[in-house]
Amino acid sequence: MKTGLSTTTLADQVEEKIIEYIKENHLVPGDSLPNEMQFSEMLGTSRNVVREALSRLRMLGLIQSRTKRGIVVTEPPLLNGFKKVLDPNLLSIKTIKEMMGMRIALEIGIAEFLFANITEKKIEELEQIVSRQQAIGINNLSVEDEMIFHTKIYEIAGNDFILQFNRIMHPVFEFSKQNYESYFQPVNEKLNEKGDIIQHTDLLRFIKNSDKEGYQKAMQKHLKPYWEFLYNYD
Amino acid sequence: MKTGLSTTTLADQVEEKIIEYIKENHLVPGDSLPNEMQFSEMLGTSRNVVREALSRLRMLGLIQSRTKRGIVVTEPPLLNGFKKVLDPNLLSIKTIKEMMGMRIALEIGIAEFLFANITEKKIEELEQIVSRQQAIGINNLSVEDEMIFHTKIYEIAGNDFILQFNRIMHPVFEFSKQNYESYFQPVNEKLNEKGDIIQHTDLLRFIKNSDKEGYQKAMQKHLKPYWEFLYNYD
DNA sequence: TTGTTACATTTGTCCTACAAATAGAATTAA
DNA sequence: TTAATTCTATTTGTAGGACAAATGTAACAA
Repeated sequence: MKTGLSTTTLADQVEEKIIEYIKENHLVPGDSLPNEMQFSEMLGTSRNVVREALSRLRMLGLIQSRTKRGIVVTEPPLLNGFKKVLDPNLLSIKTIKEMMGMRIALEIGIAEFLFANITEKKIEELEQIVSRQQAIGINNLSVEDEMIFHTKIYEIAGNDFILQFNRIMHPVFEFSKQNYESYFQPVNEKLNEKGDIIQHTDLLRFIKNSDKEGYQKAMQKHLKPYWEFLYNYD
Repeated sequence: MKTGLSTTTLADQVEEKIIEYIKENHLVPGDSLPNEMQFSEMLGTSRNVVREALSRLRMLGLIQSRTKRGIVVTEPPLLNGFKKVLDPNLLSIKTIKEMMGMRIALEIGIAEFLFANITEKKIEELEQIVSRQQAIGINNLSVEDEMIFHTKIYEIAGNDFILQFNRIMHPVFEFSKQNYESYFQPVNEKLNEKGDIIQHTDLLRFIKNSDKEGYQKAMQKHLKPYWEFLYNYD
């Protein structure tokens, strides 16, 4: 099969075929695949092409290869590819806004799980985080401090996937705050003047009072700058 | 550089190096990269290895290659990799539960945007969808019908990323409902007995009444079976 | 039975060669 | 001079062969 160049390359097709092979044969993590030469013969392409396709699947975590043992299917870490691709420099404004929307939706929606899982012990841990941050003062809060609180919330909610997802998205928000500082600055100041700023200590109060709706409203306000950016920038 | 086998292969390293190259040189979509031979010489590896690495990035959508023109950076579709990896057969129960949690959080959190963007026209469109489904009867609702309503909600919320994300996750829920039918069946029956089932028509009522909190509570109930599975299965 | 050695298989890497596409230069036509 | 055409050099896509390194397996020894 010595075809020329085209929009879809042989590697693309072989990648697709291998994924099909896994699905059709109902292979699950631990099962082994044909080796490179066998695929090469099965699909009528060079070993090179097969290797390119396998290399992609290996990167995604769908398979692992080991000498002599061959290729085995593995349970993939779902966000491998997402992480590699999420370079703020490469994202359009539209995409950045959508990520902020995702963040807002998740922070509010996760409250369902937060309030279902909350315990005295967790409240204490949150209190420690908050009091440390109160001591620092709101204006001196580093991006890490901001992150620590919210990460703790996700942790309590008990969903590793969402936690991981947020970790990956986080650099985008950091980048945005810096890159669009001239926008965020006045927005924050205006909110400050109106005394409309919700801090972590406020959020914690709602948690202690078991007031889920209150918490969700407060979180909405806490993330107001993002919301403003999303709807009003440009 | 003719080294032996190792946990991290040359292709892994070269992939990393190329990503570094893009970041360090602040390349943005449209900018072009060195060609395969140049990378090969820069990094001291064979063209084969470079091609494997490039093939991965091409799959993610980070770059595009064209004869003679070489390689250019592109804005990647963020969920390319995620989509390829999300085969329900390969997922552990833990992961499936986490996806359900993600779904619940998003459906509730997205209400913020739904109620911010809702218009008369959109309400009408929702009404058409719902009345068609009422005619069919709740017990004859296909999975597509279920999907159509929720997709419309996401569409109104106006976040393409979340919309796409849900499209990708959807097969997991389909798979689960079938695969764990023996669990979902009695749960649904119990909810039915208690008359505690929330249908799309109920959700729409809250939208018409501009009752966001009511909608969120109702959505929580609407997704109750997933919630039950998440917390009580196994 | 257990430990060691040798062998065969499979992945990882390198190299060379050529086909196909095409950007850009050279050439020709208007 | 400008526009259309042809040529050429470059670059990606694909093939196939070679060898190194790792390692499961079988043969062998204690």
